[in-house]
Amino acid sequence: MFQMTERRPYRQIVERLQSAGLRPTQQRMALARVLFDGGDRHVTAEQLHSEVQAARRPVSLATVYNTLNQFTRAGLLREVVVGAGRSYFDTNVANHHHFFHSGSGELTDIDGASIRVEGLPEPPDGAAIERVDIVIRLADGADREG
Amino acid sequence: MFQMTERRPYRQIVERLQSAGLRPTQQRMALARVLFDGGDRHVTAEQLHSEVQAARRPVSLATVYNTLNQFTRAGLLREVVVGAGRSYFDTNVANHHHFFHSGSGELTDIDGASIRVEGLPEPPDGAAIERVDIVIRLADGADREG
DNA sequence: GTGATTGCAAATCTTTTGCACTAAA
DNA sequence: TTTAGTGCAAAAGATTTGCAATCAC
Repeated sequence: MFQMTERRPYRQIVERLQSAGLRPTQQRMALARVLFDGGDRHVTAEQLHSEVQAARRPVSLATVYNTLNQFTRAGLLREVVVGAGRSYFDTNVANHHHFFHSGSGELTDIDGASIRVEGLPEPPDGAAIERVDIVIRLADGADREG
Repeated sequence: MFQMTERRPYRQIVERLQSAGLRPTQQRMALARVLFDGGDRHVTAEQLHSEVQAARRPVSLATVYNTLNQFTRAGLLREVVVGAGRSYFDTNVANHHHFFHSGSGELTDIDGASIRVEGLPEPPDGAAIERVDIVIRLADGADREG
């Protein structure tokens, strides 16, 4: 009985991977469950690696990286770049933007519908706009000058 | 005589460095001249290193990195992050945004005044907005689907 | 069984750092 | 002279890759 509450998301995740053309291997499942079982998240490869470690479903760091890239290519994740040297992967693939808390290095989602951008220039040549990324950098700390 | 046309920007750059509290050393001058003599530019450390090399005013790569960071701290440059693993430094420190050409890895400026962002949410807590970065990612190539 | 996937360790790439040497004020 | 700045080589950190072993179908 109590297993049912676990089985359902498990199945959904299996299907989610299969729909993306990815075999639901143990490692991919372990990662996907940590990533997708809860709400929207922003994780780094190292973070995710620690989490599956803690969850006793260890996956090598190399596989974590490879899997994050595969998931991203498959549209299951979105890569968010806020600083050179470290990538965040966002489980929210809907249209949205981000607050970046410089102090803590944390990311917070901003609903895409709440922001309107006007005056977007035409893309040069025959290039097409793939995505508009807005990052609002916050200087957190005691300092709150206008 | 023909030297005059070179002397003027040279002096301006010396002053620019001094105003920033940086000694106008040979290396910093070599880098500053390449960076600031022309119009707005976006360079990586490696690129800049190659350029001073080509200009026969070699500067070690370590110094290029250190100098780019110093210039950025001094407000002479702005760091633009469009992809993990590589930083671009922008000589345009005015309010503006960027096109990012995924294919070529190139950046193009978008005047900040031309874009209006509405519906910006309040920053959480007592945090202050430090900057709003907008990157328009372009999928360039033969593909130009709407 | 057969091709996809994984883990490990090594390799890569970008950026930073320690330290002896050199140059600017 | 005295301190800041530079170059080199090594270190550090993130990510990728080659390849033999393992797993999913």
